[in-house]
Amino acid sequence: MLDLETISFGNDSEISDDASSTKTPLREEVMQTLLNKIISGELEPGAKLTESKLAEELGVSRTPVREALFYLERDGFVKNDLAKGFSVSQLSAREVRESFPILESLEVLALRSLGPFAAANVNELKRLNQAFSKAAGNSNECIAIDNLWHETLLGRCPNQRLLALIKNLKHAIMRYEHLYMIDASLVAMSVSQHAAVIKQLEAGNMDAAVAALETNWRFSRDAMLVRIGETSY
Amino acid sequence: MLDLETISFGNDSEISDDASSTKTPLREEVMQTLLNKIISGELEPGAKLTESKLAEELGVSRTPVREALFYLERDGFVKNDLAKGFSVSQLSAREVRESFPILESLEVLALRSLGPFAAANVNELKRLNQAFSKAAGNSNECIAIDNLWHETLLGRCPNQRLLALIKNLKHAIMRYEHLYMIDASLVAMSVSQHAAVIKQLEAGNMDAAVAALETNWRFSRDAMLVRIGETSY
DNA sequence: TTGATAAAAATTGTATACAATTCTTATATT
DNA sequence: AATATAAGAATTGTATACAATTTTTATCAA
Repeated sequence: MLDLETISFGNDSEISDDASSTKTPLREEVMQTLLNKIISGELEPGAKLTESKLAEELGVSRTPVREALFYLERDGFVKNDLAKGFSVSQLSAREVRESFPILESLEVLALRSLGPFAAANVNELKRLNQAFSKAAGNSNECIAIDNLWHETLLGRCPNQRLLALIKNLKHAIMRYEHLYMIDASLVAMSVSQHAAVIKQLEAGNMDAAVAALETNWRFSRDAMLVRIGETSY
Repeated sequence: MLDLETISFGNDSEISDDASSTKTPLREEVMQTLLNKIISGELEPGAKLTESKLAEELGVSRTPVREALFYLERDGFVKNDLAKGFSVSQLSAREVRESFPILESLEVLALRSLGPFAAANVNELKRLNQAFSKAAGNSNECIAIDNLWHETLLGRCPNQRLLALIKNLKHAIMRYEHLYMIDASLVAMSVSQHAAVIKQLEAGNMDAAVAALETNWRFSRDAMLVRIGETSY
């Protein structure tokens, strides 16, 4: 049972205040709604985000919209030019070139913190990797499963702050993953790279597992850069 | 009116901002003011931050105060319990134990990105390290110089996003540095560890320079943990 | 047409008002 | 005295109002 977590591509715009969401502030719901629209591409890079328009569209006032936008700014989804307002930040080769090595370093740190005899749930990783392979063709599902695979790999890392940071940075690059996961042959590459990590973990060879994980990150980065180049930015 | 006691522990350098940016929004000034008060300890860990009180104190309305607090929340200086408001987050051994390895990893990544024949400004690093040594006893000055040393070491790293991330995370641990820099013998240790990094950079030995930098981070982390233990949290 | 410029409209920055929730305190009950 | 609880105060969450700034549009001169 795959839980797609924060990734829901439902496109009903109105914020509904059903009983279950009574405890979350509006700013949280607005933030999540906007995040989904940005990640899914409904709000395209460069799009102007006018506070009053969004407020009316979502049926709330400007206040929670502003607070949500400030929050999204922190993770790089939107930018805020003084007195000119918010807009969806552009996809850029530079962001990929800069973000991927950071995430690679942090995931390596998290992986090593699991200790040499990896406590990672190898069976779950294998199961997810199979599902990943089968999902080729459906980029949304691929993205979700790939994220889940990495979360499962590192989930037992005791450094909560590190995991939170990784999650945040991942958010920021999620928009780019479509460019990668749309290509079934690239998905296949990722699947085999994941398998290599699993194999080394099973063998208790942490250094080799780290190297395999690094390979995975570097390959996806390069492939993504090609894609971005193709789509001309 | 706003009293802008700009202690200036490193100022935020925003992209694409012409020099004459005298028009800063109130939220920025409020943010900086609160940040200084938190870092300097005037606002103690655990202190309740009542929006209306702060607003009156600073001579502005609640709006820019709230926006500043949301900003500070993102860097871990304050926390926001739903409907209970903001408070200065507690110093914790856990934060040190979790943050330091992250910063170590990221600085190592940045250092390596300089290339094997380090383009770092060795003379400037030496000069700063001497000043660092002389500043022993003045913890504020030590913190400023230490930060400057690390910034100088990594300043030529081409990964702007990495440098920005490091800067943010450093902000969050700056409050802890007082516990370290107050002890002149610990400052002396840092000075010699810095010297080791410089020496290896001069020799063009990147691996050894990285190892020396890691030593610096691990030593300060351990020393800081002892201090936190002593002051009982 | 092009460019400059000023009025008008739209949008953001900030302040304030009101509603919902939490905290405090006083009172009552055992 | 201790506990429970309800009224009231204080505080946060959200909405709206107004001021400052930017963007658009209209007009005119070259």
